[in-house]
Amino acid sequence: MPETPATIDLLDELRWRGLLHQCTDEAGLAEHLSHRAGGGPRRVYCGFDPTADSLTIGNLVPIMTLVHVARAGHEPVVVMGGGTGLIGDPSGKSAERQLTSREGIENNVRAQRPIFGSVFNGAGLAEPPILNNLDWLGKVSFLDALRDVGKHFSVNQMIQRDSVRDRLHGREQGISFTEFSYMILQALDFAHLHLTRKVTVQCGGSDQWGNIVSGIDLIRRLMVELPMTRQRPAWLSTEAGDVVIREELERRAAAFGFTVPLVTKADGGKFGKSEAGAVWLTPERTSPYDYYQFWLNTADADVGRFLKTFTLLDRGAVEDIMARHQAEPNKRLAQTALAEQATALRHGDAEMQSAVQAARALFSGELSALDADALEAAIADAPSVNQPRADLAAGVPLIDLLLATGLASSKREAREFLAAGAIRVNGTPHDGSAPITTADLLHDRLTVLKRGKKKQAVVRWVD
RNA sequence: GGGCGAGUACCCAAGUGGACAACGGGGGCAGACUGUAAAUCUGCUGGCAUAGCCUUCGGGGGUUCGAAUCCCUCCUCGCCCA
Repeated sequence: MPETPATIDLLDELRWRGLLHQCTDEAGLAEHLSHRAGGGPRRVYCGFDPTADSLTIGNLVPIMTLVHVARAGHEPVVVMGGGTGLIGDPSGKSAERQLTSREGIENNVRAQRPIFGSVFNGAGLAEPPILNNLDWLGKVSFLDALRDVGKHFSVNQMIQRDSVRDRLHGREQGISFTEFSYMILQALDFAHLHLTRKVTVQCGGSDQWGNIVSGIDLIRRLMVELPMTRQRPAWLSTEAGDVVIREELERRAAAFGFTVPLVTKADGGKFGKSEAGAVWLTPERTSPYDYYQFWLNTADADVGRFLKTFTLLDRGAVEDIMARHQAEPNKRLAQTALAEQATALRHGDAEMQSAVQAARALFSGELSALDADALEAAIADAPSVNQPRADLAAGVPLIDLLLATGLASSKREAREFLAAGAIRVNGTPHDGSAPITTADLLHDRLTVLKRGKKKQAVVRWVD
């Protein structure tokens, strides 16, 4: 029986997928999200920092969480930090950072924006609402912020937050008032969304705990404490009346938060790094082919967890894949499933298929056996460069091609690879002593270079 | 505003006038073994026309035969005082 929104328990689902780290008032949140109570859909938001013009697979964790929110019949809301990004979140940072320019933040917001919709589409869902907190934070004056918001924050509490405390203790660090104030802005975000859009739940990375709690505190102070002390109508000032009012206010001020864990690797290495650096969610920075390869290279010790976290396969499917994988780990069925699912989710089925084809052809080593069309299809996704065909007459040094394809970043490095026996031409080891000539062409127009086991590139000889 | 200290390659970090393209660690890449895994061992890790040359130690300027090292100035960060 396919799971319908009404049958998915969001918290259970997130917990099983390794997407739940901590939450505030677990029982209350479970009740709040329960469809049985007739509560209807709840709005859950997560913010994203525009610190770069793309997001990485680390950011995919909260995005997946929002996907599950939608699948469980609730309403995800994406908030881009066009305002908060101007200030800089100290959470998880060990030192003060340089401010990013306004234009830079604006550019990054613009560049990140399409990512959310495409992951949701990949999951078969509609694009969620995407807001920019500059739209409301940008309108708050400094005086208003200090009077109406700042008054609800205790510096004594603020300096207890991990993000601030760590910076106050370190002798070589310190924190500016700018970054110190960050949590106020994020709290204001939550309060604003709560009041104007009925957003009642915030999620974020585990380093966001303090910011999330600040938001919940602020909502409570604005919606319960403030009315109780200042706006209570005199005519209702009986003890019984107070209780009724307080209960009603608290019901309206219900706000929850939870965090998603930091994804780790069993070997202790940083998750989300490949030989080219971070793995990004935009094809300009990380091609679908590289994206597929990243997941395919997942270690056995991690692949089960990643299947749960980064694909939408259900429990039965994951258990089945893992059982078969453990029976024959050398077939790497789990890695293949993970790579296909994750790539299709982010880049679509077509891109995933070509990444699969490319990998199959490029790693089999039997390139010359393929006919021209099959080869073209296979390498469509691999990085390629064009080279003038005329050069072949005189022969082209292999070193130059390694440089041109980016397989080596310098001639020195290219020589190093050649000396180590790391380079293959059309699947055959090559020491670089002889230049590349027309004899090294596949189907009279292509040469496939391979560096080490994993890195490949195609040279197209053009007139 | 005043005083003190720091800024070295992807990260941490040594180096305080020549022996420095710069110790060490981490990370990364490659080789061997494997399964495009993990672990382990080995090599490499600024560039080039490679027994040589060029560019690098926050930016700029200066002293010197010679500077990452000394001086001036600017920028950034930290600590302390006001």
